[in-house]
Amino acid sequence: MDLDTVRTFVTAADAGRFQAAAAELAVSQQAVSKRIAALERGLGTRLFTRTARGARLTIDGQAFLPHARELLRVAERAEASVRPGRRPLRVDVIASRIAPSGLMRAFHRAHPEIDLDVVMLFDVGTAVAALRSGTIDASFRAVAMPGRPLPEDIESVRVLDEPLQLLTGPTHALAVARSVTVAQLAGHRIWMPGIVPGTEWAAYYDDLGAEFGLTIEATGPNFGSDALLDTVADTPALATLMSEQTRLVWPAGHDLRRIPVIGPTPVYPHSLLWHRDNPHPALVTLRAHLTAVRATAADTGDTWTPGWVTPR
Amino acid sequence: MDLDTVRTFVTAADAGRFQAAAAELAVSQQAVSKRIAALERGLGTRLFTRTARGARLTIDGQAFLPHARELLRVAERAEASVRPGRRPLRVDVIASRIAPSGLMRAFHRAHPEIDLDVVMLFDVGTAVAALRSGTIDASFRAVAMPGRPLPEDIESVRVLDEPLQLLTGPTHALAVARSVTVAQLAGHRIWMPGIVPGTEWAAYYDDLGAEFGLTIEATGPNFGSDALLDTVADTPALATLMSEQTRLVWPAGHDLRRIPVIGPTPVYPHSLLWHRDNPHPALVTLRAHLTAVRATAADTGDTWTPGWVTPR
DNA sequence: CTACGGACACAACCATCCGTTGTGGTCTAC
DNA sequence: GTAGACCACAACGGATGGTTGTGTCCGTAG
Repeated sequence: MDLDTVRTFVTAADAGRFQAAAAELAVSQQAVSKRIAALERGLGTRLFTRTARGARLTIDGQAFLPHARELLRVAERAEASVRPGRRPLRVDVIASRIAPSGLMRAFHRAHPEIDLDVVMLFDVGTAVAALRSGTIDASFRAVAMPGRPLPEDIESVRVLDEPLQLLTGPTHALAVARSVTVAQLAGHRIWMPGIVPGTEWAAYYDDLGAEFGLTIEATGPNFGSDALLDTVADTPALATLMSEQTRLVWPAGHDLRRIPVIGPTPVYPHSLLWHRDNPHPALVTLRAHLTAVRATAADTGDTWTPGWVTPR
Repeated sequence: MDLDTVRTFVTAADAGRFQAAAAELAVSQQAVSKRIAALERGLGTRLFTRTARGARLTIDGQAFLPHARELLRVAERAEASVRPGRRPLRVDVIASRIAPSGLMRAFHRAHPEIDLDVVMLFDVGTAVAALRSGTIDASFRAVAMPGRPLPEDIESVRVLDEPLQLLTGPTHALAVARSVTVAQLAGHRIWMPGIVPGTEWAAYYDDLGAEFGLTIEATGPNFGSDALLDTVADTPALATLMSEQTRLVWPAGHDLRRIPVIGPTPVYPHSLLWHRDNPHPALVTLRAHLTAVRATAADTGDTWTPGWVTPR
């Protein structure tokens, strides 16, 4: 199926006559006839009844028409998503299963009229470069990497502190605890697959491990959260850290435990980054939305972040 | 933009390598390379960064990918809408701005998992023929035309009585009434454009006019509800009948009046029609839904329908 | 009844597009 | 350094799609 053909179908359906559709599309009447015939051949159905006064939709044609319109709308949005100038607001999130992704979903619910695109970049350095080149409009990141301050033309505001919880299988030594302190985690293996070395995310866990003497393994390939949960559930000596807001597809029968970490609670500090001169109108709306959400969030008290993190 | 090209893009993005995508699509690696290059040329953006270990998405490519997937989903639904066997439930409604259309919207809200297509056929005769041929699965119609009983293989159930109101401009003689009786309408011109002679809809208004001595003009072309409202608002001697449930785009400054009609209230009797042997699984759900809605609707009391209408 | 005009389909021709095979360049791993 | 993996470029052939010219059907005017 070709989109030009679909467009021809919609035009012909609206005009009611192939000739008029041909004029509108600036092609010959015979071309319209051939396109419609090809579409009908491809679908295996007759879409128009041809009469001497024009062409009327068959019942199949009527059923197909709204889908055809939708197809053209989606195609238009797809093209717009990469069109320079007036394209949708493009936001970088660190991963799909942690808080910024949820913030963007909430923003979309609050402002469904704003077109959004979400991408996932490698690290804060890549994000800053993309912000400066105008390839993205905003980025949720922990700023900044140790020893690497943000450039002057990049602005940022802390938008969310995401508390981490311990996730264990039922046979883990800490599985029965109502809560654990960070100090209690020392000596226990904590497995964080999917954390790519060299990113600010890895720097966070490096700092967390160093400060409290934890054994955090960021190695190994990431086979997805299913594989992670399977392994954690089956391995008594293994646990992982996870946002308390993460909504997982909870596997049945694994009996996993989520245990709050206290004294202090490690929180992952998400900031919104944007370029000082970015003119995208929706960026203002996004910043206002996040500020409003931030104001309503209660302070969680005794928390920990790395020393290189910009204070709130 | 061509859907095969989009499909190639999605396959290549998922595979991460053009060769693997080519194998999956059963074409040569060079064909994939050319298709992607053509897509990039058409969009004016680079979608992949080519490396010796494969091809990774650029930021533009990441932004485009979900739109591309959506495009393929919509295309699949579009094809399914005319595929014989296992196609969406196809329902005929009499017009988009009266009650059955609202019933279908409510059904869609209650069962979003059921794929629906809505068409509008000429009259109950056409609908019955389409039901018997399997082209549609259900039809909202007033059954039956006078003297023309439904065939034995078509079943029906009364699902909704739609009360009619009088719609007038501010200078109409009845504009200030809180309600009017049908008898009071005698002698006033009532204009119903868009009612096609020969349909069961026209038969309803013929009967209504004959029984109460009304002057109902079903003539003239239908230029849409905007034109109807404009004319009614500006013409003191003209009124029209309209469902009380109709949600109009209410023109500003026209000061139109909706006046209930009583003693008795004319109601338009909508029934659901379907073929006795139709095996579509969603048809059962639709009938159950309508029966449930029907049970919760209060009886409106003193109403009128033509004598040829199947009793409730 | 006939002639005309409007509207769509079919046929032939031609340009362009698309896919294939063959080849080259580049990066990585050993 | 060399082999392997991967993608791009070039050349060729078939298919696709557009145009012009023509045919057929139908409704209408005279």
